[in-house]
Amino acid sequence: MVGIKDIANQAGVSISTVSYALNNSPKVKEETRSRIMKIADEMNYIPNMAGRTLKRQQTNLIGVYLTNYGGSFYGSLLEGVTKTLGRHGYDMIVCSGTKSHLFLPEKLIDGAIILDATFPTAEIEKYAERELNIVVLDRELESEKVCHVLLDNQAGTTLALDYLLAQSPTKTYIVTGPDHTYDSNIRLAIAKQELERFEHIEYEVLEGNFTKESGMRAAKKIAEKNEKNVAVFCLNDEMAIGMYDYLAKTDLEIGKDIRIIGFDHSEVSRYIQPRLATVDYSMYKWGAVAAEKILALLEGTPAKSERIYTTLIRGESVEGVQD
Amino acid sequence: MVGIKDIANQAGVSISTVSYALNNSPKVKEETRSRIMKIADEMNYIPNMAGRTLKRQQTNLIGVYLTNYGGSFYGSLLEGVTKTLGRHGYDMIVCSGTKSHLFLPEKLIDGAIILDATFPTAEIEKYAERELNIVVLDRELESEKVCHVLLDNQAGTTLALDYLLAQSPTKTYIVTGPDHTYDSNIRLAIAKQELERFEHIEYEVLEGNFTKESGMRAAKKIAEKNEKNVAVFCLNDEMAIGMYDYLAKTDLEIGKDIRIIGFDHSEVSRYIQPRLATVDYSMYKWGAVAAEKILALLEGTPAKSERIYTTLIRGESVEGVQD
DNA sequence: TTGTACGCGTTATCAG
DNA sequence: CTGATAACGCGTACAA
Repeated sequence: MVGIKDIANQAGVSISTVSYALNNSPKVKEETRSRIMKIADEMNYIPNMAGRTLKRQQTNLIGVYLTNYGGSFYGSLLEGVTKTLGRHGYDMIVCSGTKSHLFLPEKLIDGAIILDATFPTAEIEKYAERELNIVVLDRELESEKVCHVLLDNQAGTTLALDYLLAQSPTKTYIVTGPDHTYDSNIRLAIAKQELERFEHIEYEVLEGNFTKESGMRAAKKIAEKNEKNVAVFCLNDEMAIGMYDYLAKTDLEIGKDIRIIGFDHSEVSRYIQPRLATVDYSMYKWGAVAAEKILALLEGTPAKSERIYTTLIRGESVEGVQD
Repeated sequence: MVGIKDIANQAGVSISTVSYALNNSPKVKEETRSRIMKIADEMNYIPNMAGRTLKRQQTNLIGVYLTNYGGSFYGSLLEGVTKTLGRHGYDMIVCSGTKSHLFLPEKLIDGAIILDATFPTAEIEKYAERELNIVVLDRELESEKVCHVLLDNQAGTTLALDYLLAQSPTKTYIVTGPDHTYDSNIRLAIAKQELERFEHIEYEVLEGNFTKESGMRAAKKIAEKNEKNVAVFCLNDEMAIGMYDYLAKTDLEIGKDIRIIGFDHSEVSRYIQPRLATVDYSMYKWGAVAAEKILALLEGTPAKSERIYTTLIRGESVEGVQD
């Protein structure tokens, strides 16, 4: 490892002069600077992160925590984060592994963006108490110290449900996510509230866990009842796709016997036949806004929590195939 | 920040005793240890990464570098990496941002797994010279110091092409990826070699860049020629799907007028109609093997390069819809 | 068994 | 303009 000390030796100056030169301090003659720079370059010098961090007490790194229900990874969300952070001199790392939760209190990262239901809320609150910078995307916390960037589940759920009910189904099902996830719980709560507004609507809640398999299981249950003109609100697309998989083996027709709507506007929802109705929102924007918030926190600006709006995507899975 | 020093004060011992206690050294009485542990816990002590790293000269962090052609992010590859690393006390971070390339020489990470065509080969070679641990997944290097875990493009390409040619197309097209990517170049080279083995086969290479848009452009070019029974080998699924998008607006029938095969067995390829023929391989395994190699390098074991095998996925996009 | 003291690589203060 | 020197937080050889 070639360090600042080696350069100093080579150049015949002291280490502090080298440091000044490297950090473009005006306290060093232009001539010595360029000479030192040249030597540093020749020696392939690259500053050591640990040393620098120890002194500066910040890393310019932001950590992102994700869970990965079933495989669709949040590509454009991450793009939104990186691009935004990049404009402000920060880099992004996606953290994963047993000890990764410690990166924040260990000061490996200057802030965290959390979209990971397996990250315990108690832990987040503990870190928030320590004045660590956190933006959460998947839960609501009491603490004023963490910033929230949440999906507008309220609008999305209402839109989806109203669209579904407009087809006058004889019965409506809701397939939920894991019961500890915020998005699932909030969507379920709003959907129930909406459904109970009309007394004459019969509905049933089926437990799922946001995976394709749980969607298949739900479809099986529904199919076995042998009802006609049923409506299903899957609280994410993944489960809706699982339903498709199961129903392909039956003679129930999607969009007619059974109407399905999802949530997320996943890639597959656009190509599956019949086209899946769903709820859309911009992953990119979600990431970008989260990044803006973390940057605000880092500057000490109090960051206002924000919502990412959602829109309805109509589809043949609800209205049937029109020719 | 509460540090080892604060604990020493609180417990009325010296910092080294605290350090010993924390690191389970046998050099400290069990009684003092537990007392110190308790105090550390009460004070919410968490060791500072920079300090520790500076001393230990390793972070137990492995960095993964990815590019993201078009949005499909490598979820299960990352899962393969994390799971494998986790069993050996390492954590994974996915690195992204302008300065992230420096993490390796800066010693923020103990090793790097690279699947990112935008990461310059020259840079990788420079780092390899410095004895930094690197596993590459997307190129072939001279250096004996870096380990390769590559797809078996040879088998995949041959399989795909033979399947396509078995339909006796009148003309065959190959749609390439960006010309600086290894996977594209090697697939193209092998395909060409295979095609030229039979003199009577007419074929043409169309330039693409692994994105959906480039697939659409290629489809347009092909459609305009108005040929019948054409075969197209898209060097990845993404472009094949772009072709579907374009062809949906024409009256050409996929699997009959135009036969298409892709590469990657993406999620969408399984759901699109008609089902896309493609080449499969295990992303999870790819990640897991890459992780094993990096671990081997870290232990000083010379890691043998390895290939990830590929298999053919037949589909209606080549054979047509059978009822 | 515990304490002292040094070093890891940087940055930054303070004299010269 | 430059050099010595003290942090930063932790680990550990050596001394007590």
